[in-house]
Amino acid sequence: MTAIRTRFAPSPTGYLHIGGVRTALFCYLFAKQRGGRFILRIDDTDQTRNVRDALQPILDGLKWLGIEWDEGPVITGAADRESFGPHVPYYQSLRGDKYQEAVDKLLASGHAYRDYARAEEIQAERQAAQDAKRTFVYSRRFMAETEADRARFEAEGRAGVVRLKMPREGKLVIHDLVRGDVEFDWATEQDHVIQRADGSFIYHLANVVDDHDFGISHVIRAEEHLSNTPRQIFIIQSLGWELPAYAHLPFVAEPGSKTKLSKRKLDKYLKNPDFAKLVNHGKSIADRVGLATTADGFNPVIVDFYRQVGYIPEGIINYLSLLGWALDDKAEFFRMADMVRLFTLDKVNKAPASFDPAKLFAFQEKHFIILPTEEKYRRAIRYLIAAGHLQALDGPFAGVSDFTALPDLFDPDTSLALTRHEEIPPREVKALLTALIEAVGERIKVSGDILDFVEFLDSDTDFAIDEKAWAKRITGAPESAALLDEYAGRLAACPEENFTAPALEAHFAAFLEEKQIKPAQLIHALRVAVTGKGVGIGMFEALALLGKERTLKRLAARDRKPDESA
RNA sequence: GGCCCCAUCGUUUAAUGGUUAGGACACGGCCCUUUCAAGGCCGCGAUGCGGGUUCGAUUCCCGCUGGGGUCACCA
Repeated sequence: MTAIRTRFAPSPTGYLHIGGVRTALFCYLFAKQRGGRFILRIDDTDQTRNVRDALQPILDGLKWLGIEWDEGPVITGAADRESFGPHVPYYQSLRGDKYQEAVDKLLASGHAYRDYARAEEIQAERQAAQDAKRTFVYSRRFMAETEADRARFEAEGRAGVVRLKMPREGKLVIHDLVRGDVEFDWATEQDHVIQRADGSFIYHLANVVDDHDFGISHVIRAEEHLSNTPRQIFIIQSLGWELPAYAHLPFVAEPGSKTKLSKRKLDKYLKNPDFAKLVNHGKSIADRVGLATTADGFNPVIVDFYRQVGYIPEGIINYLSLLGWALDDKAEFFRMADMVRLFTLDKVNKAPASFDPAKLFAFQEKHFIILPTEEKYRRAIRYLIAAGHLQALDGPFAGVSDFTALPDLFDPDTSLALTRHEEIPPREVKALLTALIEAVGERIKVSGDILDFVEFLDSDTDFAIDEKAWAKRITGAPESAALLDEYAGRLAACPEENFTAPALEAHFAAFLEEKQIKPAQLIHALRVAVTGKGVGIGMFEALALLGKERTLKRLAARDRKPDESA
């Protein structure tokens, strides 16, 4: 039994696609479960791109999601294509000699030939076949079988490429671990180019050579590669190598469709209400932290989107694991360790699975809600600093406020200061934020949602007011406002140590009893007066969080509020 | 168009030659409740069509329809 080795082979496109992550995840899970290795290889045969800028987001994204590779690029070494592992280098652009060796062998054994057809000549044949509704098969009219042929074609000013000399009869059966046996006629396969006129190599050749050199045991990739597999198998067999096992996964499709999910169709997806909701929620957070949302990366098809808005890897990974795979009729909540233990290829589905933004969000929520308070705290800091409510006083991010320069996970011991409430000393900030996060509880579903509750971090004489709520609950409700004044007096007489949620609730109930009124007659006004908002955390949690002094200040500051009625 | 793949609630999925076809998300309702969340309960809702095989088919076979992938000197 050979060692299990799987690989994910992204090309440096500048972003990590959510569908790519699903594929990488399945490769990773399969390898890890069987004590194998997961390899990352960079398909950068197209050298026109800036590798560092185009690759870094992909490496960072995978690492962030916890899909770590055992061999492959050094994460900090993308600029100079540095990699680690027994088969370095793991960049295709650095492996040209291996590919040349393979092409030479193929040529020598007659499995490939030099071809001097011009592009338009091939195109004409292709068109003719299409018109006749036949499979296009190249006539090999410009195939150079001898040195004399070569010389003659070259004298005509033709440039030569190397093509595969594919079989023209017989069948090929691919034993796919997901789809079972898939049969192809060799006669319908073309003589694909494997080396260009300029000497560079085509993907299929490089791919096959690398898989062989790296000892890949299982090629697990998306279904769109199934049609390409015969030509790859032809190369492998011609070279006398052993075939890997194949598993073609269903691809990730558009919301509500079976078409492959694409980064470029954002406008179309925005017509899907769930998708739009996800984007708008993200945008509202991005706007408050000063993050540009016009950039290419701000798109739920791209992993960076989630990281910026404050999703956590656990939720994304869990959701993605269910796209094309299910354990049974019940279990759905998995962490990475569970998946490694439970994943099997035979439970992978064959049909494409469409991306469901609402369900992704539901999984994010499930995983986020159970994070310990301190973990939420560490994640909230970045958003609060970038939105201008907080600043770091020490550590590497002291004074930094640019969102993109801040880490998503802060050192919990960083000393912080409120920027809109100078009276609260830095030593009390962590306690306040921790209490806030606890009071807020399940109302924050992504880290960036903390920005919905910053009213508790504002100055007590100058905090944000929702004017509509104010008009409805205070200006437009004079009876409530009068009760509020009276209740403010009671609170002033209430001892400091009674500013806990349960004690305040009892205190409030006693007041209601005395006045013979219902909670609604006072509590809404109280909420708006103290928090500036009509909705929010539990009323008594809010008062306890502010404490007596701040609560009274806020109640007293009521006079400054706009009194125009709606 | 050739070749290949696919087909269960809106979405994601489970299941078996015999089940009231199960779960999750979404949606609707109710409960809880000071608002907003969260939570609990209930509901809505699917085997694409036509033929076979079979006592019986969602399941097996064939055809149809529909959807998708792929046919580059992209990866």
